[in-house]
Amino acid sequence: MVTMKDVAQRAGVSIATVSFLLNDTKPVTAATRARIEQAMLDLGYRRNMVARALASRRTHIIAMAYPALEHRFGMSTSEFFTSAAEAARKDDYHLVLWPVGNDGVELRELLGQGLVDGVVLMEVQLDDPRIDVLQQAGTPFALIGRTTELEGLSHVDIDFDTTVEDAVRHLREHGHHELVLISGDLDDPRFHDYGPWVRTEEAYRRVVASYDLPIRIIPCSDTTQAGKAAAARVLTEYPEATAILVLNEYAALGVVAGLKHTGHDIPRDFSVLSLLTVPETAAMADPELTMMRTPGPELGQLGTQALLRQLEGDDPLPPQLVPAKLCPGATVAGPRAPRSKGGAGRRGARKARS
Amino acid sequence: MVTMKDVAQRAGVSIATVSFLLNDTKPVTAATRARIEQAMLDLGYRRNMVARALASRRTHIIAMAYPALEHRFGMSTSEFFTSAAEAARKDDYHLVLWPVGNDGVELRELLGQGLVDGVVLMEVQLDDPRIDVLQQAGTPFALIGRTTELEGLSHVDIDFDTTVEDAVRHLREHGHHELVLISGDLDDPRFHDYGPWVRTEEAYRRVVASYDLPIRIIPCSDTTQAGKAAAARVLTEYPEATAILVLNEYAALGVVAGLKHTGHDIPRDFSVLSLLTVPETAAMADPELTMMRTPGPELGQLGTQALLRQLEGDDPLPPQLVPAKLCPGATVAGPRAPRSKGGAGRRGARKARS
DNA sequence: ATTGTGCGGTAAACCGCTTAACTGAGGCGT
DNA sequence: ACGCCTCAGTTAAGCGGTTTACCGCACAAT
Repeated sequence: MVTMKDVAQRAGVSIATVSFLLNDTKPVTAATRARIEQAMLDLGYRRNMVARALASRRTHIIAMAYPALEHRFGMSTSEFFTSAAEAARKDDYHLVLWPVGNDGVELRELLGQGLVDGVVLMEVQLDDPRIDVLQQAGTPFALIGRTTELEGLSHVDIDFDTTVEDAVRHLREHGHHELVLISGDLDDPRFHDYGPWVRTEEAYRRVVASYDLPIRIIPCSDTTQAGKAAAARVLTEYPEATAILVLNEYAALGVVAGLKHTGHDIPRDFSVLSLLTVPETAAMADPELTMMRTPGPELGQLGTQALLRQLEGDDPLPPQLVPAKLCPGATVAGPRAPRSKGGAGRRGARKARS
Repeated sequence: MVTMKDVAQRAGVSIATVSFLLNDTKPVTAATRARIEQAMLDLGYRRNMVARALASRRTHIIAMAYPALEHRFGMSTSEFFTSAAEAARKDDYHLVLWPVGNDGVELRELLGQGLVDGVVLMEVQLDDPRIDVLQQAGTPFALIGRTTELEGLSHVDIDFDTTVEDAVRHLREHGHHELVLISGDLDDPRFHDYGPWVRTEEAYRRVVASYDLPIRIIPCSDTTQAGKAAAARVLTEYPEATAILVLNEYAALGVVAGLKHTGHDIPRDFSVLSLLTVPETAAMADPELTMMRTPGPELGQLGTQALLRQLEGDDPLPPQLVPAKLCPGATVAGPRAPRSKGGAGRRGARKARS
C-alpha cells in the first residue's frame, strides 16, 4: 500500500505538507503542489479513509438507516436512496444503506462504533425511539419524515396537506362528489405511528370536510392483495363512490385489479388516484395509474443536504415540505352517470367473476 | 468517548489485556475477565471500529456493490440485500449497499480507500470490468452471478438450466406445445452481456430443442410497458402460441395486462409463467402470476458466506447454483381448444379496446 | 538597524486499537 | 535445587493519517 509517507518522500517534502495539500487546509506553493501531485500520480496514491477517519474523527460516511424488516425496500425507497447517495457523493461523502431495526437497538450499536458521521433516518414514526438514540449518541442526523415533536430537528418531508388538497381538487375538477380514501392500516402495530399514513389521513379528513363531503375511509395495508380486498369493501360499503384515492401505491394496483376483476371499467366506472407513487409502479397498472408522484429524488437530496449542512457547520437548512405532484395517467375521468336507483348493478357488473 | 485505556485503567490491567479479551485472541483468567467486563459495563464502553480497522487492517465491513444506475433496485434486489446483510451480521460483519457504476471506476475508488474488507458483486455481466478492478486491488470478493470465465472465482448464481427445464416441463405437463419466450433485450447495450438474460435464453433454446419444439423468442426490456408491447407481438407473430414464458417479472405484469387489454383471458386463452420473480411482484398481477420464484434469500446468504469464508481464511465454499422454484399462481392452465382456423378471433377478442 | 509579521514548510504528538516480543511467576521433571 | 516450559499479563511499536506548535525567511514598517 502506498502511503502518504511514500508520496512525501518522492516529492521531497514532509508528510504534513501532503496532508495540507490534500485537504486544502493550508496554502502550498505552486511548485511543491506540482511535485506532490506528480508523485501521487506516479505512485498511484489513494488516501486511506480509515486512517483519516481515526485522526480527524470524521469518517465521511453517512448512513441511511432503513428499517428493512418493517418496511419493504421498494422502488420508492430506492429513489430516496439513490438520490441521497448522489447528493452525498457530490460533497465528498459516502452514503451507505444500513439496515437497522425500528426499535433503535441496532442503530445504537451502529453509532457506538464511530463509523458514521451522521444519519439520514427514513420511515420516521410520529414518536420514533430511534431519535432518542441518535440524540443520546450526539450523532448529527436528518429526518426524511417528521415526528410529532420536531423542535430543532432538521427534517424534510412530503407536504401531505398540499398533496391531498391537489388530489382532491383534481377529482373535483373532474366532477366527482363521491370520494373514498383507501388509507393505511393504522391498526397494524408496525404502522400505528407511521407518519405518512397518519398525516395523509388527517389531511384527507380536513380537506374533504372543507368541501362539505362525507368522510369515507377504508383502512388497507401496503400490498396488492389488501388493495383488492379494499376495492371489494368500497363496492359493498360505498357503492355510490365514483372516485377512489389510494394512499399506498401497491394497494392502488390491487384496487384497480380488484375493480376490473369484478367487471368494472377504469376510469369509466371508477376513477382511481394513487397518492404516493413512483412512475414505475404506476406503469404496472392497466390502465396506467394517475398518481401524485412521490417527490423521492427531491427529498433524498434535501435530506442529505440538511445533514451535510450540520456536519460542515454551515447554517442549517430550514425544514422543507415538498408536495407530490399530479401526474396524469389513465385512471381518472369524469364520474359515471348517476344510477337510476338501488343497488350497484351497472352495465358490466354482470361479468363479475368473484 | 470512553476508550480502551479507560477500561483498562478502571479494571487495573493493561490495554492489551482488554484487547485480548475483546477479540478472544489470548486467554484471560476468569477473575480479570470479570473485572474488565464490569469496567466496560460501568463505563458503557463501545469499541471504536475505526481504530480497530486501522490497526488490524480489517474494517469488518463488506460492500454489496450495486449498479444503481443501470439496474433498478427492485424487490428482488432488496431480497438479496437483506438476506446478505443478515448473514453478514451473524458473523460480526457489516454489509452495506454501495451504489457504484457498472464500469468499475467508482468501484476502484471505493476499494482504494481501504474501507471495505470485501465485496459482494451483483448483477454480474458475462465479461465484467469490475472483476479486473477487484483482482487488481487484491480485494476478496464473491459474485452473485457468473462471468464466462470463472476460474477460481467464488460465486453463487441461479441455476438457469434447471429453472428453465422445470418451467417448460410445467407447461408441458399442462399440455402446452406452443411456447414463446419473452426474453431480455440483449440489444440494449446496458444488458448486452447481462448473465441472467443470456443464460436463460441459452437454456431455453436448449430445453425447447430437446422437446423438439420450435424456438420462439421475443426480446423485451425490463418494464411493464415493454411487456405490453411484447404481448402484442406475440399475438401478431405467434398467434398459435398457448403459453408464454416471461423472463423479467415486470415485463410479466405487462404481458398479462397487455393480453387482458386486448380481450384475452388469462389463463384460459394464454398461460403465462414468469421466470424470475418474487412473490410481491407476482401478487401485483391479476390473476396472480404463476412464477419460478427467484432464490434471492438463498443466494444473498450464500454469496455473503462465500465471501466471509475467504476473509476468515476458511476453505472456500464451492460455487453453488440454486434453481428458482415453481410457485403456482393462477396464470397457468391447459391450452385453449385449438382454433378451427385462421386469425386470432376468439370470444372476447371483440372487446379489444386498443 | 530593528522589529514585526505573513507565509511556506517541518517536526512530532496524537487518534484508539492490535500485536509481536518480552517478563515473571508458578509447576514439573530429574 | 536446577533448568525448562506454560501461561497470564505487560510493554511498546506501529497502522496512516491530521493537526498543533514552531521555524526560518523575505519583505514592509518603524
